[in-house]
Amino acid sequence: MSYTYKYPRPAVTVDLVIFTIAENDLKVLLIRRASEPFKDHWALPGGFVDIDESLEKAAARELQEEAGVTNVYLEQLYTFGDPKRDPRGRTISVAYFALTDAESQKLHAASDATDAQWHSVFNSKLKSKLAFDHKKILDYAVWRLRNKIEWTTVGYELLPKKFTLSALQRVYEIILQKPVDKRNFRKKILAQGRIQELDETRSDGAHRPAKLYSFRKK
Amino acid sequence: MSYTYKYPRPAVTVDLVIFTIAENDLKVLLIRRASEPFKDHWALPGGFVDIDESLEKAAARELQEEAGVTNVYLEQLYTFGDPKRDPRGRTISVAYFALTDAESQKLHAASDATDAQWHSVFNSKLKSKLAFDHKKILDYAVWRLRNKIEWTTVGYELLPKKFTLSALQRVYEIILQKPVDKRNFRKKILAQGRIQELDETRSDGAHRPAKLYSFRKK
DNA sequence: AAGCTTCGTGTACTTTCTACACTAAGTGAG
DNA sequence: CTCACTTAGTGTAGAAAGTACACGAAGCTT
Repeated sequence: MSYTYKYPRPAVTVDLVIFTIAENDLKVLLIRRASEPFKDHWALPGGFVDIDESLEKAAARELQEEAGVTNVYLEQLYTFGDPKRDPRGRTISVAYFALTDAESQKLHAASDATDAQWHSVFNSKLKSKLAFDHKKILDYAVWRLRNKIEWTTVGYELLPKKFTLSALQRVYEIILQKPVDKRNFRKKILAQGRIQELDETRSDGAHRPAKLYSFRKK
Repeated sequence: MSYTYKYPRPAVTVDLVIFTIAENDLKVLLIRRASEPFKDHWALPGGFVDIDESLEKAAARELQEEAGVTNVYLEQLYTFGDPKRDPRGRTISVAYFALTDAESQKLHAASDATDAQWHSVFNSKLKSKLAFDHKKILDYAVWRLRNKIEWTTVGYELLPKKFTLSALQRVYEIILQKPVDKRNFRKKILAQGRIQELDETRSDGAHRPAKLYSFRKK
């Protein structure tokens, strides 16, 4: 079976930038390419958009298939369409941006072992070797995340349902790559009224345990 | 000549939301469709992306061809890819967002007369009759413009090179659809240090003439 | 019980935002 | 030529938001 058109058509793909916080670092999920071009290079997960599937659905499907990640925050990032971006032929990629908490995905990323792995986004050596224009896509995604965390509630998407204020602060510090004042941070977050104090605490070593909070969706 | 692929491919188009300020109103350029589907309905200008042309270039070309508009502020808005958005078949549209000042484009829009015209974006009756999903695209573009004008300098793109502070204020009031305090507005704009006071004034009726300013690109 | 580590809290100062009203400069009418 | 009309241009006081900063509390370990 094949499909014929009067004019040439570009291929349309989705690429995914999936972030998580782990080991005090901002990580992105990358896949090692098994074939040319860019064989053995790291690349963002992604793939072709099916002909009767929405872009959002294609992104969610790839997320599931290539990374085993489901039910995460997902938003469209930008569409990359440079005619030379794929040496095999004209390919337009609609990039998506996903956030997840490390805990709920940890097992899967580990099981896929060699071909799907979390990498620090601050490893510039690795970034410069990414396949296609994936460095550009990743850089743009990091920029977007840094902006959005300042004026939206996306930060919570990187944490499990129950979290401590210290953990939330760490998320901000890692993403913004600068220290945040503890008292001012707590004041600001609590003033937003979007989190709920729980009747639980978590102790995590030889020190005072922290209160747990949960995010309150509007 | 025809082109054959192993898997079906969507068509890829660009659609343009071109804004200007005229008659104390925010206007968008629309084109009356000459053929089915949506014959005689208004639609955003747009067209197919050539196979060896970047998305940005395709947008600039359509802007030129369909609206006679050149050399304007242009940025990618969002990609709309619902499988049902075009009854003729799967079409993915990369929407762009353009800003221009009314004066420099006025002649052209007038000469094209019947098939390309500026319309108020606040005419909800008209909007609800737009072709395809163009209402959704337009609404998103207005939302983006309202946001961006608050924290960027895009407002200047809607004015000619030399302008008065009152004209700039009117741009903000029209876009935000609410009155702006004159003194606070001037204070804020001047504090940004992005405009240059000129040695000229413009008188425009039976009243005190206003100083002209120009925007200072970084 | 003493020491270690993270948790949790308040206040003073600075900067930014908001509300608000009158004089200045030109045109046109009488 | 002066008076009326219209838009241009300007400052200040109070409110709100943001920033800098230090120490006792609570649990664990030895």
